[in-house]
Amino acid sequence: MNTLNPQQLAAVKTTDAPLLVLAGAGSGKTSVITEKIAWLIKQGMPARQIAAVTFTNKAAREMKARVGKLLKGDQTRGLRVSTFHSLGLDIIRRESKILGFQGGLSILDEQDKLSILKELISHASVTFDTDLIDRYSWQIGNWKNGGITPKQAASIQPNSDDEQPLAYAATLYEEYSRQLKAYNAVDFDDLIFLPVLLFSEQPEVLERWQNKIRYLLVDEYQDTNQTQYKLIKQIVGKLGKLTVVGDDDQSIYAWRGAQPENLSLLQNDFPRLKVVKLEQNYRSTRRILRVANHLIANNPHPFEKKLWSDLGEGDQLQIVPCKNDIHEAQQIASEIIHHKFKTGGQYHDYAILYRSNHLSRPIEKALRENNIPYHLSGGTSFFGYTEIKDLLAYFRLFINPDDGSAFIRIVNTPKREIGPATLEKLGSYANNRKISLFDACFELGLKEHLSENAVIKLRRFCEMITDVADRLKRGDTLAVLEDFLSEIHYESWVKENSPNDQASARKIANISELIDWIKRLLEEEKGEEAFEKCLSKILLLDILEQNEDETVTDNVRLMTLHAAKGLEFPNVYLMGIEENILPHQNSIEGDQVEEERRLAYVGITRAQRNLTITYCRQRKRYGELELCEASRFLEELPQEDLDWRNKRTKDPEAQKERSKASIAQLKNMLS
DNA sequence: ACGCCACCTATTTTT
DNA sequence: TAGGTGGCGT
Repeated sequence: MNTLNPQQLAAVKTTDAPLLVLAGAGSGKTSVITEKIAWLIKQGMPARQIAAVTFTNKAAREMKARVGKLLKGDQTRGLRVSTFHSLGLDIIRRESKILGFQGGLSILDEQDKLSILKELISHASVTFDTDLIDRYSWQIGNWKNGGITPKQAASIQPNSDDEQPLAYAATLYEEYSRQLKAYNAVDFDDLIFLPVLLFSEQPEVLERWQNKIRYLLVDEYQDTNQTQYKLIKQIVGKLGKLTVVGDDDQSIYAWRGAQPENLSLLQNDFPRLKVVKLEQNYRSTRRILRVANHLIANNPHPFEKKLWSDLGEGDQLQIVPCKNDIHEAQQIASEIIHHKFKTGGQYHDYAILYRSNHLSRPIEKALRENNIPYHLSGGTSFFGYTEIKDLLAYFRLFINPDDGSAFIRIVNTPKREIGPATLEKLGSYANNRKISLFDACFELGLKEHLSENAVIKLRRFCEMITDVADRLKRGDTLAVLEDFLSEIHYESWVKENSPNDQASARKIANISELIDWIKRLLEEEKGEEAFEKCLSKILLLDILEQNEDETVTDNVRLMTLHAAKGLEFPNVYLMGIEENILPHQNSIEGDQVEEERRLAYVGITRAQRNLTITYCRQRKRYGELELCEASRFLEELPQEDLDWRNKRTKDPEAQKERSKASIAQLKNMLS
């Protein structure tokens, strides 16, 4: 604790009142949370009564590890450090009887949600409209995040004509909820929503949990949505044993339902609230901070704060206007080569950040051409791969045979000659009798609707599932899973269905990676529910990513501004800082420029020593060359801290170039 | 049941 | 422009 500054220390030691820690970028907020947990335990509070919640598994892991370093192993026993979603899942599991869930429950991802909705819509009387399905899905998620039940949603009157589909959305919400119940399944939003509902309907259950969790710490508080905040308030109750850490200037997830105004709401809900500001930044040069402060000062602030640093003045920011996106990419690549050569640094000291994923294409090309190793964060996730989704569907079915989503996904994968016609009949039979697809396969009445042959095939499939599930319960999970894989000849099926050897090799590698993960996870979990627990960790993506230790491999890091939040790099390149990209066109039109400014702020404050901002005069967009102009945010920076390269107003050559481009653009438009 | 072609669309995505 | 998806034809 002697490494803490006075404000950090105050944040740690304030335990007699609810506390809001306004933690600027790079001000050591994780240290405050971890030190505070250690402090509480040293003050005599049992670790099992303390809970810390984060948004990402990565943050939770890091926090756990850091608390572990501050305390002896047995002192942290029972300490809860988890994401909001796994805390929610934990509550649901422990209260599953009251909530009406059978044994193992399934967690559905966004795609499962969509396919259930699609199925429901196709049976509805309204005409199927693919454009609307995303809106319905979004609406339902919105309702859940706003704490609104299907019943309440139905009573909401659409207030204007263009909200006409709302009425059907409420019906769909109701049907969807019933379907989830029948599947013994929850979606991601339910993981927060169901505990909140339960707590508000059953005070005695809430009281039990309030006794379990006597002190709550919340990380990245500005990113909480309405339900998450409600859950916090419920758990904390009147005692107000709460510390939240957040930064309104780094709120960049409002579009996903985050309510940065939850920061201000705290003062109303907890009148005894104390506020501590962490304003010393340990990351960046004074220059970088000054620029960041200057920019963000253009946003309204409910709480004033001013970041400072004593890490030295630092160099000016480089502003590099480029002719087009290709040049921009080449420029950055050669800058990195030169800078690295000059300073003798490592590739992993460099990060290239951009507003949207597609901007990475030209830069990837340039890096490859210059033999610069890079790592791209984001993109298709491991769990997006069909082979992984298929296997996970099997695993879900082992634990929860009622999971209709999983059932439909793999009943005919690999092929078992169970076609859509069979499934359609099975589906309506199950639906009419209000039983699961799985159970329906064993009903005698099914034979009246399906051929004997079809029934035999279905039953054979179900028996296989039951058999594996039984063996899993008896132990040696890994061996059972491996046997199962060879029993269904999954590998040869993958090979047959891959366009080439390369693709099938990738798929098989993915599968063994998944099995490897399960192997590792099983080492931590023992007992009857080990497999179930480890599966839900996988479904909540709570696994170490293979490139978690990026620093080991020496790569330039490429990622979106969103993905960069929480990270820091010695040298940062912000590319595509243009009107309509940052701020994004839709945000300009939707009057959301403030959040875009925060995004720019997040980008700037990632840099420790050097920051280079690039933009283009021309960029290929939707296959056509378009004229671009520098982002308005560049004008909002203190100009004396910027070093412009070939600023175009002073460069006749560039001006000529520019007018040529305008003419080209005009021609384009005319043709 | 699979493969191909044509068409459509293009912001960010912690679980 | 390019990549993903859905529909249709074999």
